[in-house]
Amino acid sequence: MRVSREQAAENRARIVAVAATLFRQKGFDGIGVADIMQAAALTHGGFYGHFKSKDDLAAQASRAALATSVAKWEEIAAAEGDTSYAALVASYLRPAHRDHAGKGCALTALGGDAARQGKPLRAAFREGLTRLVDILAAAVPGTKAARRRRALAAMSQMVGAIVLARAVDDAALSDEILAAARHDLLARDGV
Amino acid sequence: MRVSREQAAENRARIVAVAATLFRQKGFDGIGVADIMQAAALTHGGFYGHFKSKDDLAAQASRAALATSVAKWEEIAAAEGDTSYAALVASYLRPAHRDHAGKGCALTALGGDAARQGKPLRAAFREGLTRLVDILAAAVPGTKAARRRRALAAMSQMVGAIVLARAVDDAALSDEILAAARHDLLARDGV
DNA sequence: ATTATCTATAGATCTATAGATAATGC
DNA sequence: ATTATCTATAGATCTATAGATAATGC
Repeated sequence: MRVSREQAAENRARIVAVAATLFRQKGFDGIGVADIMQAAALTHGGFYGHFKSKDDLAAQASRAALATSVAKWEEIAAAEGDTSYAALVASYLRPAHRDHAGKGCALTALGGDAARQGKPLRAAFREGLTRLVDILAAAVPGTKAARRRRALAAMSQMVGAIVLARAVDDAALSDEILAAARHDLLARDGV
Repeated sequence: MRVSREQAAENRARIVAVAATLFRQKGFDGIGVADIMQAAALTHGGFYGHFKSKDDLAAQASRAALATSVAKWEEIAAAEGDTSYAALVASYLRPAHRDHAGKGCALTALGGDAARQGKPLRAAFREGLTRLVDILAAAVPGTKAARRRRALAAMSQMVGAIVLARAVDDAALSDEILAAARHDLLARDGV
């Protein structure tokens, strides 16, 4: 049964949103097109009317997930003013972020997978990272070059902490990793 | 054709070594049992005489990869003495490490994937991380608690930097991430 | 006799496509 | 008439197993 042009656009957006969550939960190779379409309440065959391939969807879903993170960071930065840096760090290194990969930052959930993917997907990661780093750079003190460097280093630290906190099979160690990274990031001179 | 008990043990070790490289390059879901066995110059069917399942091999290959990293760090720490911390950071954040995931640290190459795997594999990650952090903690100054915290934070930063440097499709940005993390880790007070 | 490896295949799953269907929008 | 979606399936790939083969080691 055919649907309206408007409904079709809505269906397409739903596929991207559902895929963005499922890819972050299970990895690009951990979920198939049929399961994504089922989660979006559509049939498998309809997929190829919306996307050129699974890789195409993976790139678009990554872009969508990262855009959500950027929007969230912009909101935090706008609301917090002088304490933006501390607020961003605390928000990122929260145990709830570690425990809900499907709704969290794609840099941590799919960063390792992205290294093995094609150029369009990695371009989406580059753009998302660049925008997040720009927000972080605006929230730390120092010269322009120092802020940029500090933002890249802090972003690396946050991503690594969540990756490791998710990888280990020990709740106490996992919490300790997050606490250590939080302490380290917030105890620095001049922030 | 049957081989000697000694040769069989050698074959088994070769499967683990080959798998440790291929998993780090392609992810746990990115390479199959048949391809691993072919790379080890054995037939597909022989696999199940050595391992209970693909997951079983994945856990053992992860353990083997991390043990190699621990041995390398012990070597660096023993050779460098007072400058161990700087030597470990410089070694880890080298562009060559980013460019050769198959022979590099499993925490970065498979950390994201590990979060989606079973308990035995994540136990291997916990043990590998714990041993690397112990080596790093011995190389930084401060009280016991401060050293432990600093080691966990530094490890997170190094892992995140390599993950991000591999995920982006821009060589200049990738180099910049590594340089920023190196600078940040080496410019800290008291190290 | 035991057993490490090999050949062959079952059964499941995955991406992608072909052709049918039915409602929209000119 | 166009087109968004559905049904059905081709063709490839994946994990795991069954049974045969042939060399080791008691």
